[in-house]
Amino acid sequence: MTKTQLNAAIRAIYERLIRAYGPQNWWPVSLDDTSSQSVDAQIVVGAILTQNTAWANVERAIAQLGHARRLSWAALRDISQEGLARLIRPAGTYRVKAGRIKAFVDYLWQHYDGRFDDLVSGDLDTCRRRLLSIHGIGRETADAILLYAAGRPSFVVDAYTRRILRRHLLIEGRASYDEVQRRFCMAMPADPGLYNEYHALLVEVGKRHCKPRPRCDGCPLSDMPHEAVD
DNA sequence: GACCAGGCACATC
DNA sequence: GATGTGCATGGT
Repeated sequence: MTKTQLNAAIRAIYERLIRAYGPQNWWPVSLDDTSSQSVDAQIVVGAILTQNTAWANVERAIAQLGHARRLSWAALRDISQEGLARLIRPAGTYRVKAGRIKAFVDYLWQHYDGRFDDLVSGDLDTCRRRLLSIHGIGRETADAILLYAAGRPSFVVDAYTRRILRRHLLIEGRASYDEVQRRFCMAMPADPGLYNEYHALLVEVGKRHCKPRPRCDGCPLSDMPHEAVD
């Protein structure tokens, strides 16, 4: 397949998914009090909590944090790691994730005096490297923070994205995260709203049809080329 | 009971 | 650079 064909296929997948499912409007933020708690803090915390975790469990943990009035950079700085771990317990691996949230918040206060906007301003690649230097922030979490919390065009590549592209023969089995991300950036304009929708749509079609054991019945991509499934 | 979920760090080869 | 393992809850 030529690069032109590859780009066309990636655009075609987006067109089909948006037609089939419509806008997904991620990130789902629900703050009852935006004066003392912040949307960006909630998204960053959610991005860490969702690591290898079903979203429904993340929502429970976020609800507990909101109830405890901890969804602000200052409140997250002031809570103990143990107290934080108790609140996020429903999200699983809670001791590990409490440490990662703390690492992020400590970094934010240490280098940017708690100003999230300053952390995610300037050259995109520089921002990404900054985030990756924080313990517990890997590629996917860094891109999710940049895209969903900062509104910057950093495409998020998750397990579904790779599985779908691999199943439709658009990437090699060993393609790295950055390679997959580059494929999308070549095919699509650098528009945060577009990246936001595309990633959310891939998760949606993945959940419905592209599990490790695929269920292709009714999948909007089922007549596109793909590898044989049981 | 087994498998999966919107990963990452670390050890090892 | 690739591969394996621990982290841990809750839904299917």
